[in-house]
Amino acid sequence: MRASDTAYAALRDDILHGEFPPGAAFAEVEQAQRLNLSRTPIREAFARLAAEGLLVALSGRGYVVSELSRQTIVELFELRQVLEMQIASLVASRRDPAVFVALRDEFSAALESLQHPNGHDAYYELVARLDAAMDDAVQSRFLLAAIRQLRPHLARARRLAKDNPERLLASAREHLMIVDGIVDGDPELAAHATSIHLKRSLKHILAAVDQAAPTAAADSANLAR
Amino acid sequence: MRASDTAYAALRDDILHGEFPPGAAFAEVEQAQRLNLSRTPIREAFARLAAEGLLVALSGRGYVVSELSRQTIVELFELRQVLEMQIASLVASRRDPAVFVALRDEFSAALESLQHPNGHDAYYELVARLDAAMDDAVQSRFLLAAIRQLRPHLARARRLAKDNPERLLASAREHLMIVDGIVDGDPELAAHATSIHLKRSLKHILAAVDQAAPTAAADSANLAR
DNA sequence: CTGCTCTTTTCTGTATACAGAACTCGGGTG
DNA sequence: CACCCGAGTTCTGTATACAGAAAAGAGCAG
Repeated sequence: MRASDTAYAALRDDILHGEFPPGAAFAEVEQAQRLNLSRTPIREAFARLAAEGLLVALSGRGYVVSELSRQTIVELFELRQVLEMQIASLVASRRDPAVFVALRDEFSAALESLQHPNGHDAYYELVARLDAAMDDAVQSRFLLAAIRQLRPHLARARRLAKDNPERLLASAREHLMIVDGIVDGDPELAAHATSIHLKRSLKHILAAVDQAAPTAAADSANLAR
Repeated sequence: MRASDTAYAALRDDILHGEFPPGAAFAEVEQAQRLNLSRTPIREAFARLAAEGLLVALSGRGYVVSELSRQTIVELFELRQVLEMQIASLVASRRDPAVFVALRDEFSAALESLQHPNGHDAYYELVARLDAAMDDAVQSRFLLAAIRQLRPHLARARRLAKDNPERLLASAREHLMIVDGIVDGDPELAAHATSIHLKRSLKHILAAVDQAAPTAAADSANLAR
């Protein structure tokens, strides 16, 4: 593995795990010393993270971790919505049925196992495998690249909303609808089920964000009227 | 301007203008000498171009200009379709009417001026201004970033199909429908008009590609049955 | 004549030195 | 007391040196 990859992975994980909160500043020499590398691979890692949008460049004065405001999350989902609908739609027409029949069974089983609170990690892992199976089946490189670029930001957004059992159960039911559409080879069903899932997911995240920041909650309530 | 920006812009333009055809190899030292720079900014430019997908890295052995096959163009539009529909939809609900009323008038006028073959460049410039106005109005950073990343590839695809007057006239009418939807504040109309425009645009490009490569043309004809 | 292996060459990946730009902080001035 | 100017410091941006890996080519063996 190249040193620049190491640096990229380390910095990315640190940002995603919240070690460096939004607004935290990064300097090249500082990180080079921390990770025991020279500035060259650090520079490359910074450039990649900035291209992804996790860092923003302070023209000539280093980088800071990008903000993840309520508005940013809304914009994130304005893109995610159409990407995942298109992916679901294409996967429904291009999938290998066997793969998704198996996944459907697993999601069915998850409806039960989510009763136990320690089944949560297994559920996250199941969702990750569904994503991977869809990535495999979609056969559309640009679409794949676009959703891949979004995922780190989604991971950060997810961290803001601590999932509760009810939400996870609802999420499992929504995923089941998506997989059903894929198994049936029904692009519209898959896309619409995805739309529903993401609208609810966004609502859940925004509710958590608004609870943390009362002012924004009031704004949101006004907008909803 | 930084040297790495210079290198990036120069290499990008050379690729987009077809100076380096798909498959052409790039070495760091070679380009550093050609552009009179050291390897460091060249490296940075290569990394950016590879992230965009214009170059592909040959793990440890330089870069080559990426291919732009028929299949790649189809995949390009599988993403472009949903991005531009979403953008049109959001713009229709967020636009400043005055800006787009003015653009509508210009597209109306273009229907006339496109009769003269030397009005072509002016038309391309008008389309570019519509894009810019929509970029301005969409107010959705991730969506904007996604379409921006696609544009170099679209420029390459467009080069494959030499536009004829009939296609440009049809394109102007299609754009007029999109702008109408935006002016009317009708997201659905704007999105559907965009969908129509892009489907026809893809068809036009693929026809040109297939004419250049007869085998692919036969394949396409078979698929169409 | 073909295929394998070893040598040579050339390239990337990394470290580091150097220069110039931007910020900071202190002193002076209005 | 506030503001401005300038020296100093610290950072990025660029050039370059060096090491290691991969490919190309020559030579030898089958």
